[in-house]
Amino acid sequence: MPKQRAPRPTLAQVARAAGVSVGLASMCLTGAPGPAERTREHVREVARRLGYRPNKAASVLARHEVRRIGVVFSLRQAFHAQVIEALYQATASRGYELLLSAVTDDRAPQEAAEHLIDSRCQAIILVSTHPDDIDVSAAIDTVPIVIVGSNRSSAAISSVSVDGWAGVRQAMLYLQSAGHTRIAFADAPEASGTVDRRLGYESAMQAAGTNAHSTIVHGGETFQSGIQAAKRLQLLAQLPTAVVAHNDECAAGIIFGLKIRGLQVPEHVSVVGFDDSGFAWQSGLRMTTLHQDVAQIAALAVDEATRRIESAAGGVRPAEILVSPSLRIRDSSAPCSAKRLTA
Amino acid sequence: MPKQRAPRPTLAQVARAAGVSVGLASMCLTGAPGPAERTREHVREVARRLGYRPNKAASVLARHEVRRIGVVFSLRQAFHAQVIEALYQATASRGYELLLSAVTDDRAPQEAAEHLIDSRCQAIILVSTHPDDIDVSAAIDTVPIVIVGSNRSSAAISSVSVDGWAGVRQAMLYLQSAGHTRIAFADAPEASGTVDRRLGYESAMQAAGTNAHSTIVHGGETFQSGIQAAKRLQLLAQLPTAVVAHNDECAAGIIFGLKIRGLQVPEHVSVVGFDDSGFAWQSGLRMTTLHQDVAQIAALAVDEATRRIESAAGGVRPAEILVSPSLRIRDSSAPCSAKRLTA
DNA sequence: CACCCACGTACCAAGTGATGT
DNA sequence: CACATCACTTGGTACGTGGGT
Repeated sequence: MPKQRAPRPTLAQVARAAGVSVGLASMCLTGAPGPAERTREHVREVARRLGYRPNKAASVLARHEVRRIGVVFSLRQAFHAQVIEALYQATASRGYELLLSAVTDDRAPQEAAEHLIDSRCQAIILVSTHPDDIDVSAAIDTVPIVIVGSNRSSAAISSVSVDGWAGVRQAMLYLQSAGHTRIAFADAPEASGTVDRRLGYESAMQAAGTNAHSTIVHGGETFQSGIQAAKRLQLLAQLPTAVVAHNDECAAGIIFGLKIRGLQVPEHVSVVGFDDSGFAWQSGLRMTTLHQDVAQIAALAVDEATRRIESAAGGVRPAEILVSPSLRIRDSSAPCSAKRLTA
Repeated sequence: MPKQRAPRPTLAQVARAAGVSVGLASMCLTGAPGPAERTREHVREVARRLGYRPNKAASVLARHEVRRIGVVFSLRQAFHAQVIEALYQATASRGYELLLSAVTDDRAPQEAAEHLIDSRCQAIILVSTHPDDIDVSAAIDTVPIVIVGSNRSSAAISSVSVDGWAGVRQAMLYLQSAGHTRIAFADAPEASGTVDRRLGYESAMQAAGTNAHSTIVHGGETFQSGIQAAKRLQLLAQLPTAVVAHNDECAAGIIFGLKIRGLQVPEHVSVVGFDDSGFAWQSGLRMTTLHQDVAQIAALAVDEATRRIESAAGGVRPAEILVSPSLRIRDSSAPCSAKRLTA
């Protein structure tokens, strides 16, 4: 037998039940200074008894400072999910509230951002790997925007992104000092971050001297595309002794693709991923990869957002923040041994 | 040089600029009947020119009917993401707005649900695979609750879930008519939905007669655990000729686990997944699996939510809705051939 | 006469229906 | 009758004022 759904009690009702004025009740519940401790406790007790919950819409409307940040993200990417989790943490610890708005096939970034603006978010964080997600032009002169995962900041947009160049250089340095010379790179031209990573690869190959030649294959950013990349690697004139991949999904695909074709990792080929997303451990392989500190990235993004919010006049220029990933050496890489195949 | 951030124009400002009253301006913009077409167009034009966007907080507060549904979900599960995408679609087409609230390590379902209630959502959809997520007792007598993905409805909670029993029966019927007799099931005791699926398996095995014996191994719900399940399958006295897995992640793990151990799918073993989530195609293998129509599930969940919202008095009893999955036969299964291994 | 505490009330930005003209 | 206006509503917040020791 379904109960009659009780209409939510309002602050006025709580106040009446407690025998105080609405204004005083508000102060008691929000923790504002003023009320006597006895009164405060009494009002709180009454509110609890009545099951009172403040109406957010009314509160946002009345309050001057809303302390609310919105985030636009895609539901398809595991890395985004990690960032969102970290953003919840980062905003909460700074006394901000986080509002989510997802991008889907029939819900453009534009629309997602508008929802957040209409909800009076004071800043928008855009979690993105694809550069064209930045088509939120309408929002630009309304609230500060911080992009996470892409370094295309502009005169109006801040960015927090990983230093792909330095990351890949780090991986290359490690592989080279482990004796590898035939190192390939699996890129993902469809993702914006890949350019810096490839440049890091190429610069490291150049630094290694003339007998090292760059080999770039299409890797893509999914497990599936990684599997296909493994095929391409095997079809090369010479099988590389090591591969650096655009991200973990791709690296995992390469590893499984090679295994299926009878090649062992790391015995025959070393594979290094990028992100240290779930895939680096979820897939059962302890993968060598470049670790991104998601908590740190989220914290920097929120800090940048609040910085620009608090300089209300708009006198602060957007920042471009780079975070260096750190190499986590695990089981998908090893020194270059004599056991190498030559075709 | 960052521009001065312009304060958002209010309806009052639009009205003044258009030379009409606030009330009339409101009617023009919301599409309420009354205003002359000429006036309406004029006000709309002025609003556009000023970049007016309605304040959601004020709108929600003033409006009697909010038409807003909230969803609590976990960021860790790919299937949840698919459901959310479908929910956006389903709510939008019914003139409702969807609010997201994620569960994380330090954000309990309870807290996530409270955020939605405080935002005056009229119903809450809980996307969940784990039964203990249903600890939102405080919310129960405030708004209708619909659980997606678990069949534990109650006197106060509706549910929409897939019919695991019927689904697995369907897969079994297909495998058995393809000549398979040694069929194993990989379960996931940690997930709530697994029980029905296993019962479907056992009933199908019983129906097949005495010479068929049930073989249940721990499969888990992740790719990693699936890989380990492959090992367990190989250690059995007799390798099964077919395996039905709790979900796609697990099935994919089993397939790759078998491949790594030199066994081919479907030549040596047929594998059937469950969900038809991204993994069924993303991993590069066209997997035979039980397809869940996410759009349909989302639509049913929203319909149930609106049904209970609209019976404002609470006189409607919660429903328990079952959706049958449909078998998608693809490349990970085949008729039982003579080529089988016997140990 | 301070001082503390509580009160009343004017907002916030929109929506709604009765009341004009 | 068609169209526009006004006064009031929504739930809370913030601040100026006043009543009591």
